[in-house]
Amino acid sequence: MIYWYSIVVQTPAHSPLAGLLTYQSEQLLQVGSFVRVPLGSRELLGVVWHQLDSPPEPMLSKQGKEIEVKAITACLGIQAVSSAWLKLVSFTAHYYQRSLGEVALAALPPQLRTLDALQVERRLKRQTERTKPAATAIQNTELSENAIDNIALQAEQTLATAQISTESGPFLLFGATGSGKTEVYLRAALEALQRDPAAQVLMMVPEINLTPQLEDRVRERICPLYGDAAVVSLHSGMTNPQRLKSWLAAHMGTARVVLGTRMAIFASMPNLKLIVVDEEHDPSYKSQEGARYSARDLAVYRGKLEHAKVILGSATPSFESWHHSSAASDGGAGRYMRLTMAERIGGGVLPKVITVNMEHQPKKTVISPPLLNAIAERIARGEQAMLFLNRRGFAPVLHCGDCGWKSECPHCSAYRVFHKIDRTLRCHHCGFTQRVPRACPACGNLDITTIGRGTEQLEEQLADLLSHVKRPDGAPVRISRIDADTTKLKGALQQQLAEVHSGEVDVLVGTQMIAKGHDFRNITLVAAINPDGALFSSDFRAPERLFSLLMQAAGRAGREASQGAASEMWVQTHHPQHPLYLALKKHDYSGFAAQQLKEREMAAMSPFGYSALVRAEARTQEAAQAFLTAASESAADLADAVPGFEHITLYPAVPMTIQRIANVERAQMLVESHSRKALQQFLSQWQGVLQATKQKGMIRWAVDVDPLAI
DNA sequence: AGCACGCCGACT
DNA sequence: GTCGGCGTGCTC
Repeated sequence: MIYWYSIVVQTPAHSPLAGLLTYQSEQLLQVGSFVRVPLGSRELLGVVWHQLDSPPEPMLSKQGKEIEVKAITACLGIQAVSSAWLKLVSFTAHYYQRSLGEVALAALPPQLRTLDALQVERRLKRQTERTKPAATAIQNTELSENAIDNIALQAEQTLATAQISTESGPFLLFGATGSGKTEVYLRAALEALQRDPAAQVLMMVPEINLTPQLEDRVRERICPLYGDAAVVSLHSGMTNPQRLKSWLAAHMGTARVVLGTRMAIFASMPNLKLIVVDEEHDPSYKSQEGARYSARDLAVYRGKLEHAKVILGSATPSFESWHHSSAASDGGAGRYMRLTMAERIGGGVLPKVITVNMEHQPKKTVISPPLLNAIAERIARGEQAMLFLNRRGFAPVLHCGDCGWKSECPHCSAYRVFHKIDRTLRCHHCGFTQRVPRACPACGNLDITTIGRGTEQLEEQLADLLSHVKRPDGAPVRISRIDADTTKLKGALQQQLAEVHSGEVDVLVGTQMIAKGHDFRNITLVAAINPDGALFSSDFRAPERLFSLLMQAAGRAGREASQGAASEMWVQTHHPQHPLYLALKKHDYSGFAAQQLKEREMAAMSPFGYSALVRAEARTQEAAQAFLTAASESAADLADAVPGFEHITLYPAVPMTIQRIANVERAQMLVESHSRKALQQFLSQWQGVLQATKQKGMIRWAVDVDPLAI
């Protein structure tokens, strides 16, 4: 008896092989099984997508030769993935316009691709042996009850927990920083695990290395009840063997809680009952390469698919989620249930927001005198301050006053950044690095100067300005800088954070990476040095991101209730009357969201309209734009084939903001529609047109559905 | 995308 | 005489 199967394998994004390949086997295989199949001269990992009920039609290659149906080499001993997993993957592939094979294989641990049947067998054996003792660990009801109830909840937390328990969601947990969202997640998780002896919980965080505190708390609460093997992590920082191990644990059901970054949305979890998306507004949930999926949006989809509850949590939700959780009577979509927690634990108050009008300061002031005084005061009291500036390096541009030369990158349309520490000019886009020239490379002038400032310079100037200030113990002020440059080495970030926690450091200077996620108990002053850039950005989401960043940063200060009242958030700005800052002063997220949503509604932008971007990369800008223009022109041919085609708007091709990176010219084209369905149908039909439009000089192209930045 | 096959330049 | 450059073309 011979059976035929459609098998998904890793295939290139736009090749004619993009779909399913047909193989035969004498074995009866379950859909979702893992197999190894021959393709050309290679042998690849595949997933059985479906079984054919009749022999396949003979297929002809381009040359008219018949293609032979090859036999499946081996079936791996791993249990099949669920039909829900297959649906999640196929939805992702369709919605984000990528091949099934690419999405399916990217969703699996990379090492699985390299193992043959025998090696997989050995892994599974080891895995089951390892987890056996843990499985019998603790099933003590009394103990579990205790673990749930031993921390007193605030009234709002109790209410939110009760709602999550009885309603089906999805939920938007709108909780101020310090209001105890994590405790609500943990309660929901524990409840799900107790309700069903096999239940699994998926908890997602934006970046795992920024939230080790969450991981500790999850382990602390889950492991005593369900064993150490019950919690696994899944993120790209792990080694391949670690990832495979965690993936298998989730797949076999031994992992009860999977804690991971956006990639974890594809974890195979046969008994998924709850998905938590912490800091749901964070842009890192949107993938920026391959299939550009939004793990947050997929979480909502997966929850519906698997009848799992979904909790999206944030102090500053994305405006999309805010809109979806607003009542219809309020102009919202009412699709999510909003749970509000405004109170900080222990009655802590949000810090006072103070704006400094930089128009009234001398030109080129970096740290205004009032801010400097406030910082000095904090230090003298033995408290800490945190300053952030969204630019690393010493200065973003080096400049010759004589001939006008600027430190342009020869490979990119961007300036190279001056790093004083190792005296280099570095391109932050392509990595091109050179020693700083002694004289102007264009005219030989010896007097070249910097323009603007970065964290290195801020650190240096601050040290100078605070040189007269003493800590309460009489020691000089210690400043620490945290940015991508100081944390390159493994463990460096943890080390630096530890120094802040222990109080060795008085002032923390850094990029926005310090504004997110971390609890600093003794920081009572947070300052944004120069946040104005985002106010007039062409990106319609820039204000949302800035507001969120400043709210998050403000939340870093005064988490200790005793200091809350005295904590301050300083903002240096040239536009103190800007609505964004006025809303920030009142901690008025909902007011700001309402105003911004109104603007978006007028402009038919997300969440009131849908969009996709086609990006093209080519040797020359002309080639990139010509490709897009040609594809745009032939789109008209689809008018009859695509229902709702009249609701599709194609904009002209334009160079991307950074037009050239590493000598590759980039252009993009925006596609808009008020109908998600029409956009979807258009894009899938258009896919073929784009493929056929491929021209010389074109390097690659990709579609980004629901892009974050336009 | 891999990986073959294939046809022209500098080395043991 | 071979090693190897990357140009075209195919993979159920």
